[in-house]
Amino acid sequence: MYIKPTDSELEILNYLWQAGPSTVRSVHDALSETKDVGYTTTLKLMQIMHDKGLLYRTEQGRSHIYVALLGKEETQQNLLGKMVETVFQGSAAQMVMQALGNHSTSKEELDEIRELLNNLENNR
Amino acid sequence: MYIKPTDSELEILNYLWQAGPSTVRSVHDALSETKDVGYTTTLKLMQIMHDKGLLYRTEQGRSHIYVALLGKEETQQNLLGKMVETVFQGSAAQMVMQALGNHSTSKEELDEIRELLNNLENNR
DNA sequence: TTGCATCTACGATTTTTTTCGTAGACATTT
DNA sequence: AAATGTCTACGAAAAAAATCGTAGATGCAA
Repeated sequence: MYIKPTDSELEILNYLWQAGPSTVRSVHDALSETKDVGYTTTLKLMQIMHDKGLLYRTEQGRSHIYVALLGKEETQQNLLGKMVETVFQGSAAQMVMQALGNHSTSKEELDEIRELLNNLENNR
Repeated sequence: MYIKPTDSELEILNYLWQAGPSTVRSVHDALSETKDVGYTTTLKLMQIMHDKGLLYRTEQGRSHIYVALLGKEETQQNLLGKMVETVFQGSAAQMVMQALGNHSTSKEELDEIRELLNNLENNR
């Protein structure tokens, strides 16, 4: 059974995926740029995530270094899957259409997707 | 400013989008098939959604008929957009690739997507 | 007409998530 | 060494969501 990270947890995970092993301080500094939140709030959240098994941590002198235990792609996959199910009644194609139709996507990206389509159809 | 429906609210919205105007009873009966929840819970949720302006309702004898005030596509769009931002760092293409790569999609659906790609590229 | 079923309203509780204050440990600065 | 700053731990409160019980109104059936 997999655990769905909350929105706040996801913000932290995103930072850790991008920055690698980090202290609460760096995570907090990064989050504060876009969000008004106290240091101890971030700390507590990360402690809870550690308790839940979402983060691993190791002592580094007086502070801790945290690492995400959930993989980025794996988590994206889970969240995406859930969304396809609950919002698009299980049709990934429906979702893809909406996503492509309403977000600006570069020619390169479109080409990449086209290639993926070809591969999918060949390996059928 | 748009309001993000909670997971429970989304279940109700999904039913209403699919079934059209409905009583609490029908919504509840549908939800109970997959979920163990009391009637008054569903009732209360729908009352709250009504208060929030997510649902419109009209009296029908002794009961109420509820209608979703949020459009299905509009809501899908919102949720999708939020996910692209928070989970895929703004890259819709990234998301599409993951979605297509890991869910089984029929040839017809793939063709449909391919066609959409062509249209998008032509109208560039 | 009495009893049973089915509504809504509403308050209250429980659960989950988010937030933060305070205290104690330790390091650094003056 | 005293003051200051920066950690963690921890408790608790606030906020948001979800759940349900009870009461009162009304319809229907025996």
